[in-house]
Amino acid sequence: MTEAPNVNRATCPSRIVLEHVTSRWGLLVLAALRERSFRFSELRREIGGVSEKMLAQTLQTLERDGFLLRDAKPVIPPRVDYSLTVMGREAADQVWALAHWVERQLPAVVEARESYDGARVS
Amino acid sequence: MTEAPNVNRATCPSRIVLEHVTSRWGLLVLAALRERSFRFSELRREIGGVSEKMLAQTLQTLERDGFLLRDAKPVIPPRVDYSLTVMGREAADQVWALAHWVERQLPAVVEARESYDGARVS
DNA sequence: CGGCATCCCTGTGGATACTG
DNA sequence: CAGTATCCACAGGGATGCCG
Repeated sequence: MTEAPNVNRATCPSRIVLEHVTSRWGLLVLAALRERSFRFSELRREIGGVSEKMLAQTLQTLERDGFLLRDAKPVIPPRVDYSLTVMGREAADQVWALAHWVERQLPAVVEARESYDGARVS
Repeated sequence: MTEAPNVNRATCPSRIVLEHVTSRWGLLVLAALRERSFRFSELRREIGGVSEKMLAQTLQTLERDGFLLRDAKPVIPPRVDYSLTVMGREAADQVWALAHWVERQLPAVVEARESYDGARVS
């Protein structure tokens, strides 16, 4: 058994980072960028349902944490490409594996829910 | 490359489950229960900083999804033990691996942040 | 096009009190 | 002890409008 990370503290720094990569949009950004680099509005269309504000905010957070690179080309009209860093790639693979695993368990989860809800009605 | 789970839809069911296991307290509950089963208030003390309401809510959600078992013993005073199901154990290991990886990357993240913040000041 | 600022609303989640 | 119920504060996050 490896030594326990102390994520038990609400203020623990790794907790914050963990929330960045598993957050609603953070996860989707990382997942999308696994395939290739994206422009801002490409990313927005690819993910779907994300507001400009949240996408910008998410991208900034992940860039600041060192998970992705922002390449702003000084042209008119502006063109900004986002891609994963090496660390970002690892993070993306991790959360992707988790997402994938969850999706595989979905039938079991649905069944568990029906069982749970059924028991409460009877 | 395995086929992509479609987590891109905000309404996607697996998104919901993913949020349950990676949520603030969900993660900590799963992490704690990897070691052994816990009673309600044991868990509350172990995790630290979690309100009764949120712990109860988190436990219910994870139980309903089939990640953990609730064993309520009909005694006075009440005694309720929580433990992982087989699926819960797998989920816990996954999120734990992720948390652990994040913690290892923490120095790199801090460095990236300093670099990012420094560039904005200069 | 790719943001940033502002406004505003909803829902998460904490504190407290009560019950079986 | 192990919850439920209620209230409420605050922040996450959406919509809109403006700027480089």
